[in-house]
Amino acid sequence: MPDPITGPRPTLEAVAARAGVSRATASRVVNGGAGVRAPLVDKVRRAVEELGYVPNHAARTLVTRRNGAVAVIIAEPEFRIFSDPFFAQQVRGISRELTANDSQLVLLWVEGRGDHDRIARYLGGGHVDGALAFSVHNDDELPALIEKSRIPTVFGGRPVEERSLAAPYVDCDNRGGARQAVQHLVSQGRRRIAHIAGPPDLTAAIDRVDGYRDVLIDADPSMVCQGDFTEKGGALAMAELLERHPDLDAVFAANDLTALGALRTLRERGVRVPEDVAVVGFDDMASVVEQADPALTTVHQDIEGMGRLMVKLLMRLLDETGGPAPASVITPTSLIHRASA
Amino acid sequence: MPDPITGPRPTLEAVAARAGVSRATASRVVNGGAGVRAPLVDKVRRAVEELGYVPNHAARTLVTRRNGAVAVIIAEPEFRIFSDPFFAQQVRGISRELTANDSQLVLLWVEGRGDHDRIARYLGGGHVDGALAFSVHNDDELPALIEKSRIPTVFGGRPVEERSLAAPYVDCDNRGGARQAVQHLVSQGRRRIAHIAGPPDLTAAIDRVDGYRDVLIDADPSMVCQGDFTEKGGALAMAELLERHPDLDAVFAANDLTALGALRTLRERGVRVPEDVAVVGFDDMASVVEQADPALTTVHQDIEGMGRLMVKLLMRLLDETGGPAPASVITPTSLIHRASA
DNA sequence: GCCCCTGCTGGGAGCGCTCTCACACCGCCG
DNA sequence: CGGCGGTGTGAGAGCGCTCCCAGCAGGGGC
Repeated sequence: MPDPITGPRPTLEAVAARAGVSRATASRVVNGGAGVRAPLVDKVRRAVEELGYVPNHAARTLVTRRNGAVAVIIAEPEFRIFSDPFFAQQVRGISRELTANDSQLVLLWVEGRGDHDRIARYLGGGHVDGALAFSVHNDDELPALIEKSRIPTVFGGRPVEERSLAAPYVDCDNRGGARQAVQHLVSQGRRRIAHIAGPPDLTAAIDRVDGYRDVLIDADPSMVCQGDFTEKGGALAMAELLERHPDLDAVFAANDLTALGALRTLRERGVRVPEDVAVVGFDDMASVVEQADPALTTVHQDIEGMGRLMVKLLMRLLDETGGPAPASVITPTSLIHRASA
Repeated sequence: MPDPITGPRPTLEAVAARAGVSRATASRVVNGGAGVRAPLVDKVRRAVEELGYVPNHAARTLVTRRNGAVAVIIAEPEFRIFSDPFFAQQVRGISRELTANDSQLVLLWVEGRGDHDRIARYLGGGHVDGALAFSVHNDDELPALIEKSRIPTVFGGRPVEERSLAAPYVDCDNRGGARQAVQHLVSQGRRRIAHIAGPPDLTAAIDRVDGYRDVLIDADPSMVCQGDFTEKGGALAMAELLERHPDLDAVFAANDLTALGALRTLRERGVRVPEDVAVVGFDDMASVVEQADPALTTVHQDIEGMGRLMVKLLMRLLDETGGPAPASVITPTSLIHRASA
């Protein structure tokens, strides 16, 4: 009774032989068992169990042309990746949803322009069924590169120019969220509301400034100060704003880290929050918010959910069974009321 | 003149036909061209260029049994991933080194115990040539699971129990680094040196406590306070220590974030750094250190280099051409002198 | 001038799987 | 009782590649 538990991995052939059926039938069972009679299904299942059979992925890919793998493309210039939990959280959502779809996550870390060739080759090489890319920088050629490779792609974050035929994207309602934040401040009677913006080459930052302006149509331009989505940047911008407008009574920070920096500066200057100046952030990033003192009022977005959504869109894109191409999705935001405003 | 630039991807067969050679020769050229005469090499290269040929990875894997892919296993319980740039930086090193070795990075995010089955199946399924795992938690069954799957693996961070036959690991000299830090404080004349430790189930944290004790053999146990590698934990622990020992004159924090929290508490209490209390951190994490005020003296470790090293060890492990199995590596640390101590 | 050896090249098998077809079998209706 | 449709099953052809091995030059030694 040969029972090769160890040694070379068993093939479908071996399973079929042990179950006393043909390779075709064994294959059918392994792939769901539709159209095979129960007793045979059982026999094959048992053989699979006993031999510890695991399908050879390469062989399957060779004939089906499906990889069961999706590339996640992260562009290096984003130094944020290191300091911003945003990506980690989104990747986590992506990972979860991919697992639910029996797909693997291949991480493609782009090391700047010089690396584009490699990426293009990889994407063109049919290693993955699709790609998820984060394209938020204005000057990035990456989207064009990806589009040219003709691989189904979903973007995270609104690309700068929305081409009509471009791949769909998932983003939160940055502009609407910003409006919520500022309106909240207004409703609290704040009248001199400043804004610490994010990097001007990120659409998220641009949209948030736009939302701010939507509410405060004729705000003094000097009430907006440039930050860079970091705590330090927020602290510096806050100092600058206090210099320009010692009488300001509220600040809308472009993200939570920036808000954290602003809070620090305010604390150092002995400005009370929220009594003297109210502060609102954006992102509702748990690991950041919990450090804030006082507790930070901020705009919440479902980051992990956005990651999952990206995968869902991609899966629909990959689904051959017709249906309209999925459209981009803007996810809603909500204001989380805490102590700072 | 048929020139299918678009349409189905060209095969080796097509390249061979266009170059007027056999498939075997074309294959040889594609794989380096050893043993093929120059004129033929040129012809094939040109055909590859013209047709835009890219080898089919699945077909290649099917016969060579090499995937050109490595799994990076990250265990979910580590909440740190979200707040600690450590992993991102290490993964970056891994990514770079893998690229240099023409391998892909498949991210395996383990979602707790219930997920172990999936991981085992994946690792056993021959999708990847090897694995890189981060095993730093005491209670993690993951190492056992991975070991059982018999896939070549290198660990990041010293596992709790060093089995003689276990996979190699890469870690920095946590204990030695801690010694350096404490010795530095001693050499500056500090006499009442406290320690804010990390989570007790992380070997890195344990080793750092041990290093502290190596230097201060008969330190009062109450001079060591539990932290959790976060800024908040550091701030709380610092407050606790000041309560217990108002006369302490130095603190060695188990990592930079902890040190940041300690600095915050000290500043709030009006304690001058380094005049009254000297502070030393661990990690030299750029994004953390730059926020520190005063600039943080800390123990430097080459995180990205460690990631690269993990890949190098794995590659040697995968290298069939004999040679001794690579041993674990402990990378050196160095004290970076700044203002806080 | 012959033979052997070295160095390239091509033919062909086969990696493990899926999927199309042809065929066998059963039950049912006429 | 014969024919017909439906359902299951198996044989076999590839998917695109690598690699073994046979074969065929060409050059040098005797």
